[in-house]
Amino acid sequence: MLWSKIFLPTLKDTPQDAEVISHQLMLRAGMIRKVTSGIYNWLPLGLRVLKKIENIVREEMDASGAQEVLMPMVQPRELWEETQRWKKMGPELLRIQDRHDRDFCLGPTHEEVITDLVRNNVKSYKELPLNLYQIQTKFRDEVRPRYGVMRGREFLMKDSYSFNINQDSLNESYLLIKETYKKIIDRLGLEYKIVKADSGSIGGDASEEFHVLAENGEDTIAVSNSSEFAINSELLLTEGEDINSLEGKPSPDGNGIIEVKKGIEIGHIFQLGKIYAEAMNANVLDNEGKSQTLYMGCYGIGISRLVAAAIEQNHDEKGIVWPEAIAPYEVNIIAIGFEKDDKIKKTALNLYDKLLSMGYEVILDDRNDGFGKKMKDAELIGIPINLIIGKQYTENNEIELRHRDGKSSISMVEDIETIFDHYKSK
RNA sequence: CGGGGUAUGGCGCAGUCUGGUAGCGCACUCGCUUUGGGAGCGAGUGGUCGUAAGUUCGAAUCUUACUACCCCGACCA
Repeated sequence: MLWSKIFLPTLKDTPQDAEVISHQLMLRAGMIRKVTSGIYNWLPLGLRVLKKIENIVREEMDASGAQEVLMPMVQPRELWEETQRWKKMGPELLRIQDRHDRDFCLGPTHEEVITDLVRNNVKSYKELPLNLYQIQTKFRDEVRPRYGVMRGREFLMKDSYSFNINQDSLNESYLLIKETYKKIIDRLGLEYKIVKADSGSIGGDASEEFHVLAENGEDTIAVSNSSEFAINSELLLTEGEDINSLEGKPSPDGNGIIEVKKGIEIGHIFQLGKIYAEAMNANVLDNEGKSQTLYMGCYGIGISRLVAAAIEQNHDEKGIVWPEAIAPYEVNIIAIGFEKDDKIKKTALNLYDKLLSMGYEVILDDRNDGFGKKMKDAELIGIPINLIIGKQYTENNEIELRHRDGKSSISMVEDIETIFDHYKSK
């Protein structure tokens, strides 16, 4: 992609209505623009990141044996009456009417729809366990949307639902998803903790949250500094303890010391048990021909929230520092004097084509601007590798290879291909 | 929903107290010169000052109502 062609409106000044760093940087880096409170446009650069995360999630979900479906955003009132949630849910459930005055809602989650689908189409224990997922836009009319896409009203989420014949099978599905989530967040390159959680209004039995650690996190969690132990403050509150009083104490699991940290909840897994299946009469026949109520689990990952969380965890004073796996582009070629210097133009285009053909995602800064502006923008949008073709090239055939995280080296132009061959192979 | 704040060109702001018909920086357009840390000169484009009503000869400025947005709290991927 040529920088002169891409729709990438970067901002020098921080918009006044953005408070947290990820929101500021997403606006400044031209990733998103607000449409109205809690609802955003995704611009090309932001969308690339969103899609990368989405694809990693999809790949790992598929690898776990889950199958992708797509359910409607608009859902009929009748299904929500079956579980009593039409009444129980507050105004965060956005209700609308069609031309016949029939009631609908915009789906904040899909237990009702998926349970309806499964009860109508799955009749035997032989078809279980079944794990279905979708990646879809959700709408929750949040009391107070804030922090950009971190807590939007409209957001992209991967939600999945497992259907099991009994509790043991549910346990297995739950653990499988938990392992899948670990793989996903590891691949994204983010630091996280798994936290025992209150299962909240959705109800059910076991429940754990996945938190990306970040200073601006909305949740306070207590974690061990040398084991997997972690607990959410909400859970402690029900036991009447102040989470900050745990700081420095030995971890209850006997490993390490408790540290109190801030986290962003980007995933949540629940064992729902039989509550939804019972309410909606979702049964299958077991191996003795007897009707059994299904056991269910539900598992969410906030995809759009992950974009913001990744930035909260990976930025510096200059801008975003993308983890390689989710960077919108892998390489940024900065050509100084692109229009004026034929040697630079030729080499930049040549390198651009070469890297593209090697399979790299490349953006070429061919704009008619000076070094300062191009570097500032490059640092802002946080592409992992910047190749600088400028004076040093004109004079000595040298190209600077500058990593966004600080490292920098000088190479001769003819060595670039070898260097990138090496990257690709590792 | 309770408390606080903001609203003037795409972004950041001044002007409001003390009414006189809108200004600065950045961005954008054209030309020339520039190109290793957000370039220079010259010439331009763009705003009925959130909306409505009122006071006044005259309102961005005063009055009233409304709306939107942001922040803090109670809910959540």
